[in-house]
Amino acid sequence: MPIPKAQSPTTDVVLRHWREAVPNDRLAHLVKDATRGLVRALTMRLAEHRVSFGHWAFLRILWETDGLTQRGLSLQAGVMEPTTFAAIKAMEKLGYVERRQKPSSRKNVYVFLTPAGRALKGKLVPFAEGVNDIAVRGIPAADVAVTRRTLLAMIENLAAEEAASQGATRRMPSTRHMGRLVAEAGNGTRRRGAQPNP
Amino acid sequence: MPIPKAQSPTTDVVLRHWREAVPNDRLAHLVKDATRGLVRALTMRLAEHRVSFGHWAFLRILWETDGLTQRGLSLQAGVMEPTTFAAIKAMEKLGYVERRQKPSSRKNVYVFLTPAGRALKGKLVPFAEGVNDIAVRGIPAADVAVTRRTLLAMIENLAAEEAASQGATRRMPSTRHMGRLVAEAGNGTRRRGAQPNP
DNA sequence: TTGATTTACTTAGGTCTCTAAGTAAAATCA
DNA sequence: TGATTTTACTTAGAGACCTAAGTAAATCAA
Repeated sequence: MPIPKAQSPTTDVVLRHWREAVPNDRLAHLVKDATRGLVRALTMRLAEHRVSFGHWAFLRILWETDGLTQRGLSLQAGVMEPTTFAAIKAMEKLGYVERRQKPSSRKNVYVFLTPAGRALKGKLVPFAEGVNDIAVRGIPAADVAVTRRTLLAMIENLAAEEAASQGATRRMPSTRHMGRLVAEAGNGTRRRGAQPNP
Repeated sequence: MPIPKAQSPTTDVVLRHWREAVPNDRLAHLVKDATRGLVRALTMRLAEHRVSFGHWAFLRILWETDGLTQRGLSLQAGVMEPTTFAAIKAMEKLGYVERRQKPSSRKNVYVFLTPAGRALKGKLVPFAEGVNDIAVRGIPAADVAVTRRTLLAMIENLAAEEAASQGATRRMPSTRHMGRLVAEAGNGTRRRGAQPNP
């Protein structure tokens, strides 16, 4: 077998070093790479039906419970409102959902599937299941179960820890935080700070 | 202490529905949420030392093997060159690395740690270990081992599958792909082709 | 040795997610 | 009731990652 070319580094090289010793502090990277693989596989399949990976999560919630508010969707999806907002707006343009307001409240925006959005279910769910099958192929079901349980426990542990240290010193850095630091450090002659200099 | 507010949904609500039935097709989301938790925890800690999560991966490689090219770094990190490029540029401005070219080749760019960059190791590695400890707290070591092995197998399965269907129908959609679709669908008066099913 | 190909770095721009900072509407309270 | 707080949606903008499309240097072929 001639082995085509070198085949994309992205999907290939990742493997290389995971096989070797995986020190204790690298669990995060392992989990992250698994995420990338799964997201990638699903993204490629979803794209065939004009659905982005970001939309997928919301579609699935809506198939289950139509007519939620954007806030409700955010909670269910476990993402922040701006994320939901952008996704729903795009999905509205694509004709998968409708945003409606009830006369009872002009504040809330309710999201409903269109027939097109609902029709996607039959096509997309099999893809997700297919990707899942590929991912766990050859892995004992028991191991998958353990993995599932372990990941859940990890999520809980981390959330608990973050909640416990609430309001304490550590917070999630602002999106501009690093940008500012880099800009400061970079602007010639690291003298003082922050010259936005014209 | 009046308990600030209701505490961020991001880190909290995620848990809610994972406890309930987790259908088979949701492994991807579970893995993704675990990634988020880990990345988040590490990001917060790294920020205290002017290091972003994106830089972390490269720093760790450089502590191990100084003087790699950007390409080499990309391979080791398992990311594409533009990602590396941006990160290294920022780290250069922050004074953690230096980019140098050897007279033997004016094409390759070699990346070297500065003393400041090297000094970070002592501070940052404990953070990573700390996050790891928090994440796996209370979980049997055997389970963590199984999880590690399972995730690795999943990564391999997915990479193998993608390699197998190389050049075939499915490819990763271009970054502009969805943007175009949304724009088309959106651009006034969904008269023509915008119909969901042609 | 010249032309074609490959390699390594860059630039452009897009997705997804986030924090921060509005802006209105709704709910609560004094 | 009117003033204050809370809620829900928006807008802005950044970071990490990606694909696509350069550009210049190095290597290979004829």
